[in-house]
Formats: sequence, C-alpha cells, structure tokens
Amino acid sequence: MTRPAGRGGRSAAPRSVDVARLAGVSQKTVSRVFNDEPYVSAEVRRRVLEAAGELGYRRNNAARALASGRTRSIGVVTLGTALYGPASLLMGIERAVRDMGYTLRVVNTVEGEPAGIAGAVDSLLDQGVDGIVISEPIDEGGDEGEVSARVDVPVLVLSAPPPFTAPRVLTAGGCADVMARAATEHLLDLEHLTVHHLAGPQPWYAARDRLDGWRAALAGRGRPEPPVVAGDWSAASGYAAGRELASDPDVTAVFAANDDMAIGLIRALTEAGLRVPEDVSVVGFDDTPVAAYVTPPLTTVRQPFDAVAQDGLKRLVHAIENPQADPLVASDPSVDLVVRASTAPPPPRTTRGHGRRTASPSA
Amino acid sequence: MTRPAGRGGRSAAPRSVDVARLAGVSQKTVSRVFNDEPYVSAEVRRRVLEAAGELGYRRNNAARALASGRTRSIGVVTLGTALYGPASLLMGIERAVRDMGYTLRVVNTVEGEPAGIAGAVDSLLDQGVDGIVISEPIDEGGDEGEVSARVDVPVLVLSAPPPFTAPRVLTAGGCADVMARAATEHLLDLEHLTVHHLAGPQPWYAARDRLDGWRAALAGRGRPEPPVVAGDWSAASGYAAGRELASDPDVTAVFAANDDMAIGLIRALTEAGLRVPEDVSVVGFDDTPVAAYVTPPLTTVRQPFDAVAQDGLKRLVHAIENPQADPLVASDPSVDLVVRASTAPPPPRTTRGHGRRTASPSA
DNA sequence: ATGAAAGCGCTAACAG
DNA sequence: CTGTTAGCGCTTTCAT
Repeated sequence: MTRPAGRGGRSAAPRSVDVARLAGVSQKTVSRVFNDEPYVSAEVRRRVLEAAGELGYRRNNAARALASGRTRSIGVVTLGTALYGPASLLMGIERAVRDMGYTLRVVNTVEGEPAGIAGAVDSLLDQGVDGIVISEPIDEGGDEGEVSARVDVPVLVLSAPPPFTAPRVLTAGGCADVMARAATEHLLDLEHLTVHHLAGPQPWYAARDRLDGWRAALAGRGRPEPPVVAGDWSAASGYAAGRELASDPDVTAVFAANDDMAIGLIRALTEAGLRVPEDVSVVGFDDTPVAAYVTPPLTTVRQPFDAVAQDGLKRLVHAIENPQADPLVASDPSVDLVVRASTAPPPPRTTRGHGRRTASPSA
Repeated sequence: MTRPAGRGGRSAAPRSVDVARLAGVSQKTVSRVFNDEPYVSAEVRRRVLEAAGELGYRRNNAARALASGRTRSIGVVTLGTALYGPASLLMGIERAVRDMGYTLRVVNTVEGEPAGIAGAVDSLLDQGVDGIVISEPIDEGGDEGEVSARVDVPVLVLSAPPPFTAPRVLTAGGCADVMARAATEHLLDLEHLTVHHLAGPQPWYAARDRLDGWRAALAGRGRPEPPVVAGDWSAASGYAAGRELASDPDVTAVFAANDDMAIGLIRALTEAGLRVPEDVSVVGFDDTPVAAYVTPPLTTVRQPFDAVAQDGLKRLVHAIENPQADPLVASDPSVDLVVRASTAPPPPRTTRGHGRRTASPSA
C-alpha cells in the first residue's frame, strides 16, 4: 500500500507524514498533536487523531530520541536476586518510573561477576538512558571509580551511601539504620540486658546500615556490644547462626538483619530445645509476606519500599529535567516496627543458663 | 572543542565521524569496526579502536535503531509483585535477555488496573521493542483480544497458555501441571486416601495449571476429589484455609499451590492442635528460600525458572532474527520434587478423627 | 578492503 | 495557529 516495507524497518509502519497527508495537514502539525503542544485548533487535532487511528499510527521512538537527544527512559541497576527486599524495591521503582512518564530499562549485576556496577552503568549509558537508579548496591571494592568520569546523567542511589562519585548523584532510602535502631531498642525496652545481632553480608550497604543502627541503639543505652554473628541473608545462614547462638546462655534477644535469617535462626533455636520468645526473643527485618505466619509470628520492621522509590524518582526526574536547578530535598520515610509474637521479656534471671548447653531436637 | 553541544543532545558527545577523522578513515569504516563486520584490516581496526577510546566514543543507540529498524531490546510484561515465583522468573529473564545480546525493558501490569496486559504490550510496542515476553499472566477476561491486531513482533508467553492470539506467539514453562501432579502423587504414594488442594487465585494460569495437575493425579489413581479450597497466594489465605481444613478429620494431606500458603496453612493447623506431618501432610510449591527452614521443613516443588527463561528466550530471539523460519521446539524442563519433613504417611485409620474438632492453640 | 551518498522518522528552530 | 527547512548519528546501498 503506502510503502513496500522500507529498508531496515520491519513492515511498512505508518509515519507521521502518512498521517499528515490523510488529515490534510503538515507533518509538523501531527507532531504537535502527539506532543500535546499548544497552538493546534481543536478541529485539526481531531482530524489528526482520527487519521492516526485509522492508520494505526504510533510514533517512532528511535527517531524521537535521535532528534531530541532524550530517550525518556530510566535505567535501573539491580542485583540479580529474588530476595524480598530488592525485588520489592524494583517493583516500586517500575511503578514510580511509569508514573513519572518514563520507561524502564533493567540491568542486573551478578554478584561476583567482574563487570559489576560499573559494567551495568556502562551498559545503561550505551542504551542512552536519561537517568540511572542504582538499587541496593553492594561494595565490591574499587571498580566504581572507573565509571564516574563517563556518567553524565543524574544517578539515584537507593538504600545506600553513594558507591561512586558522579557529577550528579542523589540518594534515597538510607534509613535502615534508624529502623534497625528502633528494632534493637524494642528489645532493650523489653528489659533484655543486651541484644545480639545476626548481620547480613557486609559488602551490602543495607547490611552495614542495620549493623550501625544496632550499634547505635546499644551505645545509646550504654549496653555491652556482643560479637556480631555473620549471615548472608539466607535462612540457611540464619540456621547456622542459630546453632551457634543456642549454646550461649547469655543470648536472650537477637536482631536479625532480615526475616529469612530470623526464620532460620528460630528453627535452629527451636531444634535446640529453646522456646521463642520465652527463652530467646527474635526480631527480623523486611516484614516479608510470610513473617506473620511463621511460628511464632515474627516481630519485624517494615520497609517503605514504595515511598522510597517514589520520593527518589521524583527527585531524579527533577534532576533530569532541570539540569541547572538545585536538587530537591529528600523526604524521610516513616519507621514501621511490627510487633508480633517473637519478642517478649527475657526469662527470669535465676533460671537463665538452664539446660542451654544440650541440643535436644524437638521439631 | 569538537562541537558546542549540538541542538537537543546534552553535551557534545563524540560521534562516529569524529572517531573517523581522528583515525584517518571514513565514517563507514568506524561503523564496520563497531559492528564486527568483515573486511576491515587489523591495522585499521586497531587505529579506530584507539581513536574511539581516546574520544570516549560510544554508539548512539537511537540513531542505530532509527537507521536499522531494530532496537535490540526485548520488553517484558510482569505483574507488579515481589512474590517469589514472578520475581525469580524476572531475574531469569533479565539474565537470558542479556546473554542473548539484547537489552531489557520492563512494564508491570497492576492487578485490577484497567489497561492490563493489553496496555502494557501497547506501551512496549510504543517503545519499539523487537520482541515481547509476557511473564506469568493472569486472565483478566477479554481485553487481550484488542491487542492482537497490532502486535507485529514475536511474543513469548511464560508459564501459561497464550492469553491472546498474535501472529507469532511462543510459549514456555507451562509445565506446572506435571509438577503439581508429581507433588500430589507423592502424597498418594504415602498412602493418603486422597489429597486436598489449596489453590491459587484462579485468574492466574499458574494456579489453574496446578489445579489441573492435582486433578489429573487424583483421577489417575481413581481417588475422590475433595472440594478445592481457594487461596490468593498469601500466607494469610493459607492460614484462613488451614482453620477451615483443621476441623475436617478427613483431611490428612494438602497440596498447597505455593509455599507461602503452605506456611500459613501449617500455622493454622498447628494452632488447631494438629501436628504436621503426623496428623496432616503438607506439600508446597516453589521451594522458596525459607521453605527448608520453617517448621517443619517443607516438602515442595522446585521450579526451573532459569531454565524456562533461557529456553524461552533462545526461541524468542530465534523468531526475531529469523522471521520466516519455523519456530524452534521447546525443550521440557525437569520436575524437581524436594522431599523434606512436612510429609509422612497418614495417621493410623483407627485414631483418625481423634480430637479434630476442637482448636487448642499451642505455639 | 574501503568510501560516498542517501535516507531512517522525528523534533527544533524559524517563518509566515 | 500552521508550514518549511534542517539536521540528529547512524546503517544501508552501491561504487570503487
């Protein structure tokens, strides 16, 4: 019909000139209509829209990007994990990006892969994104500097201090420390003498934040700081930690850096013959969907993923669209401690240490 | 320097002509080098690469897409949920897309939103993707037909029968039924007279598949089919179902359509004074990271997300790059039943019904 | 093995 | 309010 499947393009998709011809206007007017530009009479607009509908016209994004120098897309760098935290954040980001009228490109970094964040950012830059979101990065040690020079778009770093310096870096959601502090204080308020911490993997800024918050809470009350137990976010690591902790009669309260580890921890404690929360209290972090339904229902901290993503993206888009203006200020999200049945006052002091050295599986 | 920050474009990014000039070759040769085209002498290639490196040259994707008619990007439509299944699948898709040399664009559909899949596909088409992946769609009833006409790129539908008809539709991973069947048969092999099913929300094809598999297993052994209990994937719904099921002494085995529901179910059963697996066996689906660490460790089915994504994407890309060729055939993934401690033979028949009507909370 | 010329389909100035 | 004229930076086609 119109055109015999032009060069590279797949089929002969209608172009704006085709619409213009059919509507009896100039090509530029079609462009005006589709960009909601002013100065188009209602009548002409109607005719254009009708013609476009008839032809099944849809703007060519590549041409738009080439001509305007903007792609209206935002890239996000995520860890390639289905962990509840990162996954929830990604969903929040997608929604926020869409709400702001942008499209989303996604690149995962694979833990332990050489390229890391630098490579992912580079790939996004190749794709021509207008802005970049780095979600829950981890500190891989030093390859971040390499990117910095080339990054000429605004960058938003979520749930962490900036992992690298680029001309225009924003941050959002670095509030895990205050949430962790609240969790720890909840345990202290219950009269526990101290609180142990089952930490996440330290390359993760999110894990460090929680560790810091726990430290701050303990320091704030002048409590001794027991040695940190290291986990890797998995329930398996929580279980391993639990076996260790179960044999120490001084352990009456544990703050785990995420719910999965808390669940593994509880399992190990239970198998060792300890009761949660009567013998040991446990607090998790995330409020995963199952947290309320494990045994016992888990006291945990709910993270405001959507709010963080929304606030961050609003500021990122502002930075994109107003390169010269001062960045908007971050609004701080609310801390949300969800108290369930896994926390209680410590056992009476006289009975502490009671049969705590033998592991008698119960299941 | 080169050029004072041309019209729309942000800064004066170097173009291929700049590289060509510096390397003392034609622009076309630069293009050849970057596209790994043949007929470029090693010496020239080296000079071009060096010049490009010096200038910090990076190809402009919009121009490439405009000139070639291909964007080298694949769009994925996902539900906006952090549920383990969909999130895992998304990670697998990202990886597979990247491995195939494409980039990924993501659009979520929000359950209950009017636009639904049709809107998401449309948005992806606007963005000019070369292919589309629809991940774990749900049947929203009828708005799919609207898209079909306009979809001129290959579409891969994961974990479901095609939700709409488009010229070139592929499917992958619709194997939940055989996995569900295996799960049910495991319970039957343990001598349970029948198996109850805690189903997922029926708009989800994934939920329907599991229901079908359960039915097939029961039918295959000539067992009675008890009424289906409806859930919504959440642990909360599993808990609600558990309260119901706990009062029925005929319930000795339950196959839950996902792990979260299984966990909620177990909690309700436990609170009702029933033991798992001594009184009631439970099988989940997904093998979430916590499945092995809840009490009791959950027998469940592990889904081969990565394999499904990889196989599907290989075929999608084949369809993109060989429009005329016959589609590749799907390779079927392996079923992986993980037997843990939540399943056992039913209680002795003489004692069945024992104290099953009163709910005496424990834990 | 390399180069020249001609667009891809749009947006951005500038005229009317 | 509307139209004209130039490119955006590549890939493609065809010459050498």
